[in-house]
Amino acid sequence: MTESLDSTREAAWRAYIEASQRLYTQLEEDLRAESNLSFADYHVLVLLSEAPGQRLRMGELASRLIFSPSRLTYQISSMQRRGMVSKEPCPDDRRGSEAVLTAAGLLALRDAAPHHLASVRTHLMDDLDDAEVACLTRVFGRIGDRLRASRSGSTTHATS
Amino acid sequence: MTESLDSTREAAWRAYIEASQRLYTQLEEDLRAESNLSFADYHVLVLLSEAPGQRLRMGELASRLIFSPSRLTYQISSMQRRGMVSKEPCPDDRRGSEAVLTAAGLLALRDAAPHHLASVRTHLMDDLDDAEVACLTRVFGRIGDRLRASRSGSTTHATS
DNA sequence: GAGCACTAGTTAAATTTTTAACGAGTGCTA
DNA sequence: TAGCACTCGTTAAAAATTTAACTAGTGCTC
Repeated sequence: MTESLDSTREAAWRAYIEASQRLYTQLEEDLRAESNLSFADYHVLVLLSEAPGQRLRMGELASRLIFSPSRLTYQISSMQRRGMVSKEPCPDDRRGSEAVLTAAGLLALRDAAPHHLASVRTHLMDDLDDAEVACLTRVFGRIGDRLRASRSGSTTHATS
Repeated sequence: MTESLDSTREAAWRAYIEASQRLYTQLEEDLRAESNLSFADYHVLVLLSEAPGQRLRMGELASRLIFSPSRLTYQISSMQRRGMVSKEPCPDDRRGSEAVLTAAGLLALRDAAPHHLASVRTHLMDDLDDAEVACLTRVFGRIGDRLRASRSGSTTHATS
C-alpha cells in the first residue's frame, strides 16, 4: 500500500492519527473522572461562558462545536436536564432558540477547568518546547482555516 | 478562565483541537463518498493487510485501533456482514478468535487507498513543509509513546 | 400580500458506541 | 487435579450519534 504519500509524510500521518486518538481518549477519561463531564459538555460550557450574555444561538454553537444540528439539540437537552444550561426563544427570529449558561453551569466549568487544563498540560503541552508550540499553532491554524473555508463554500454551489 | 495554560499554549491547544476535529470529519466524509467505508473500516483493512497471514487476534486489533473490546466485536461483525473480513477461532487459545482479511476486503482497500491518501494530502500534507512534517512526527511520536506507556501501566497497579 | 424557496431547529428511526454483566478457557497454586 | 484469579471475547441494555423527514418561520419575487 505505498501510494501517493512519501514515507516521511506517511510516518507523520500515522504518528499524528494515533497520538490524536490516544490523547482525546485520555482527556475524556480524565475529565469524566474528575468532573463527570464529557468533552462536549466542557466545550459547550467554555463557548457559552465566553459569549456575550453567556448565550449563543443553536446554529452558531453547532458550527463552533462542529456538531450536526440534531446532535446539538440532543447535547443541549441533556445539559438542560442536568441543569447546566437553559434554552430561550430567540427574540428577533421566532424560528430560533438560544442556549444560555446557568449559574450551575458556570460553577461546573469553574470546578472542572483547573483539572482539565492540568490534564492538557500533562498529556500534551508539558512535553513541548516553544518552537514546537509555535509549529503546532501555525500548522493547525492554517489547516483549520482552510477546512473552515472549504466547508462553508461547498454547500452553496456545485463543482462545475 | 485563564488558568494554568499560558496564552501561547492555549492558542496552540485551541488551534489543534479545532483543526483535528475538522480534519477528521472531512476525511471521513471523503472516504465515505469515494469508497463507502468509514474511517474505522479503512483502518481495520490497513492493519489486517499488513499483518502476517493478513490476520490478527481481536485483542491485538482492538489495542491498535484503540477500540474497546465490545466496539471491535461490533465493528468486525459489521465488516463480516459486508464480506470484508471473516472470523476464525484461534488455534492456540480456544478463548480467542482472529479476524482475517478476505479477498474482497483487500480489493476494497486497494480501491479506497488512492482516494483516501489523496484526501490526506489535500487536506493536510500538501500544506506542510519538510520542517513541519518533521515537527509533527517528533511531537506526536513522543506523545503517542507516552500515552501508550501510561495506559498499559495504569491498569495493573494502584497509584501508590 | 400570495406563493415559494430557503433557513432554524426538532423529532423519529436506524445505527453506532458505551457500560455492565457474563460464559468459557487458561494457568497458577496448593 | 481442584480451586481460583484472571484473560478473551461476546452479549444485552442504555446512551449517543447519524440520517431522514418534518414543522415553523423568514424573506424574497411577483
